[in-house]
Amino acid sequence: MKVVNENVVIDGIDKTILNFLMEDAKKPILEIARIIGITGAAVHQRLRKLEKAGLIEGSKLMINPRLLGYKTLAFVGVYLDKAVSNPQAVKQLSEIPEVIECHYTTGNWSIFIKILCKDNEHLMQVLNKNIQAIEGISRTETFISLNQQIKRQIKI
Amino acid sequence: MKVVNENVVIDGIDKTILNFLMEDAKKPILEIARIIGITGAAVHQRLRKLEKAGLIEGSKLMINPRLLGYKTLAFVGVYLDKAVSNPQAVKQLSEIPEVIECHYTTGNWSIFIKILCKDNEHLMQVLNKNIQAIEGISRTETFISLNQQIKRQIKI
DNA sequence: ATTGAAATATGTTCGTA
DNA sequence: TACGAACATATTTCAAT
Repeated sequence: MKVVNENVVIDGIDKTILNFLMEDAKKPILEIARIIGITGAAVHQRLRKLEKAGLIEGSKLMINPRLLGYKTLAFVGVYLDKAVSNPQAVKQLSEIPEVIECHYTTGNWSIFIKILCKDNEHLMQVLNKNIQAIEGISRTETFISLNQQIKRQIKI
Repeated sequence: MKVVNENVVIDGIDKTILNFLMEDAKKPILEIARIIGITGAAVHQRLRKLEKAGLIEGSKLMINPRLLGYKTLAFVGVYLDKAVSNPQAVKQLSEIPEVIECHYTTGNWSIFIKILCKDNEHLMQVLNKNIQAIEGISRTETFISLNQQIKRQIKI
């Protein structure tokens, strides 16, 4: 069965390969090949095709930042002045290493960001010294993640 | 220079290794070793230490879900009835594949989730059929990510 | 698209310092 | 911790189907 859409066409075998690797990027392709019942060369060729199609963006080692002292995860809704250049504000946000996500959003906020800090004090400093200092950011609304219960990629 | 905290102690070499692999989990350790100026065996040994310490959670292949038709990313603030068992609600949320993050949060919402859907119609169905159906979820507030500008892990 | 086999590259172990 | 050499696995290429 094939899944068709605007950009990339993948079949069930591609899906299986991707789902395995999205779970563990280091899973040997020979192992995946054995499970599927094709050769490693075939899996390899499919991966090249998917990479060429732009579907694969790379692989990341995932660490537990908590063990390095990053214990406060927070979300911040940002109000931008009408006059301000949004890309300029985003550019300045991107220079704050604690900012790990930034979205333009619908709703009351112009921008919505995710911040990872060592503790609440560190969060407060980032908010007051780094974020509030950005031209055009008038007001922010912050809420803290007390506990992340789900963290995963979409199952394709 | 060593970075010390409650749980794990890493030095600058560990940091360099991790930062490389957080960017690209498949970067050969021999290449990293050459850059740092130690042998591959030493890098390997450090990685084993970091893994044993629980700092390394694994590696993930990153894909671009947009190319598979997942084009609507949304955030949903969830109000839970006081009486409801929060873990039970989270459990039911975890059974919705479109829910890719779920946090207990401070502020007005009890739970805050991130959802990835194919389009706005799909989002509406997930909200109305799957999420609103969960016992104890009285009300939700949704906002859509029009454009994600920053997406990264913390630089350690 | 897939195969099998060869060639190359990478990861892993271990005795030693 | 780190090294270097030996060893084990994995990836990549390729001619053939």
